[in-house]
Amino acid sequence: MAEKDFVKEIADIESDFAQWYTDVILKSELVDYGPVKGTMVIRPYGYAIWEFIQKNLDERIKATGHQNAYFPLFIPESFLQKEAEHVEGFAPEVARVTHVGQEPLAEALVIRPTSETIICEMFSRWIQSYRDLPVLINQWANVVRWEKTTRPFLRTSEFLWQEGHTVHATEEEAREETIKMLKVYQDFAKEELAMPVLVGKKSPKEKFAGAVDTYSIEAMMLDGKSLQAGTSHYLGQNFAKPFNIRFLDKDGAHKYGYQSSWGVSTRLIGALIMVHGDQRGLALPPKVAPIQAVIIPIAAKKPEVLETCEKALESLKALGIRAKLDNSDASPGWKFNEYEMRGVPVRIEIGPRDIQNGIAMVFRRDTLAKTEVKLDSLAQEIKKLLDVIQVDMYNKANDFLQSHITVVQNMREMEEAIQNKHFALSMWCGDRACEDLVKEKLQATSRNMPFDQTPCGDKCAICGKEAKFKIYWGKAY
RNA sequence: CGGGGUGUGGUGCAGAGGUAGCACGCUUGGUUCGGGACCAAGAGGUCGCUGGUUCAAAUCCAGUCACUCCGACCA
Repeated sequence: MAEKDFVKEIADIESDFAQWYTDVILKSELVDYGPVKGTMVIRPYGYAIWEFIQKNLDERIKATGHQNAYFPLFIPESFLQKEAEHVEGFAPEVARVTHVGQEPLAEALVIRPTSETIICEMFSRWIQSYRDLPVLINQWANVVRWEKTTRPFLRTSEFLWQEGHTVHATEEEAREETIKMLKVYQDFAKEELAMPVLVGKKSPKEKFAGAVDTYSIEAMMLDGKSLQAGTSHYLGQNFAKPFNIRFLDKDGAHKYGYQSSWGVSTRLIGALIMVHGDQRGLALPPKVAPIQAVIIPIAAKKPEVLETCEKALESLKALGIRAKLDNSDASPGWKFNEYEMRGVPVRIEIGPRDIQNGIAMVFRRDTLAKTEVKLDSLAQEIKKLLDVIQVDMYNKANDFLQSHITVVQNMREMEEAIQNKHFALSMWCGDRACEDLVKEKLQATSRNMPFDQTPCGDKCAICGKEAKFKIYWGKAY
């Protein structure tokens, strides 16, 4: 089946797509299911992908002036209760520790669903003067949210993430930080994950509990559903006031700090699968692939074959390519399928015939194309090819995204767009009632409002009233 | 929390009162190797749990637990 047909097919049958997704992650040895509902064991291959994501993103976060730190897993319940909207938003899904052994605790502890509260508590102790600002902190940690329905990587009870928390002296500076980190996520998604995203501001209904404004990057999955892949929040003084984060400014007055927070999670691995995968399984962009090139020997028992393969492996490694030689005694056909399923970007086949001709067969996971490459220049060619694949994968995903956005002027058009697995882009009056109606009629939600607000119509597509915003709509994970 | 569904070797399933089976995987030996190889010989299960009916229960009945899908909630 050609890939385009496959995409069409999986887009038509959602439940099959879910099954496909589960198959990919299990057969690609990304996870085992955990013993607690909604938890997962990330297997070494899956974790290696996370490590590349972590490493690349951590460099970008540090390059923007942030430092890593670590805060406790357990948060006294009273901390969580200090910000009204925050506690209301998270209360239903926090796990609470109430006993140690048989002894009840004086105060219940919650397992962090996010760390704003405990970090703000610490910030209030650290900050006294404008000279202490800005505080730019990042944490790599696990968090727990007891979700009712879960799906590996996309929504698990426990997940790994990065959460940034900053304090600034002015609103302007904090807002600038919020947008800056959103841009970091956008660039990271594009350059490392080959994943195009819609960037913009969330509606008040969809914003983070406790934030003034929430911004997001939204990626489109192959089944036409949206995935919120990262968020950046401007918190204003919503936390600074209850947690008493105050500083003495130049003018001698006590002032509350302005804050931002932002995060991305292991959900990105799920996004990778659903953005780049096909019917053969996972397809990884070279920059986050644990194995970038795998060498499969044909008739491996022949000494000249193994020798040539080993030489090729060394030359690849010498150029910094993450390469593997698989000379296990499984059949070549089995290995082809196995590494395609795991998303290895490039496969190199070397057999007796090739050695005679001085070439190797090179297979691209993204296009499924097979070409001959001279053995002499193999490593250099593979290095170039990996760069090409990285760019091509982004372009392919971007074409898919762009061709699945439809501008709509009314509910009928929106319904058609959503049913066709498209994102709908429309004008909107800004009323919550219109969002609720879309949810009720189409099971879709507002995604975000792009920064470019050039009108694409004049009336709200839902109610027909005067439009205030341009906004994306879609079904979401 | 509402509505379905499923629990039997490692995995996927069949068995619908009478000796627990099949496929894949796993182990050993051999032949293979250019798209999930083949032959031969093996290992592996008190049928989710508890109680009941029966000469006899994986099978029928009652309860219970777990998992799962579809809704509401969420990164």
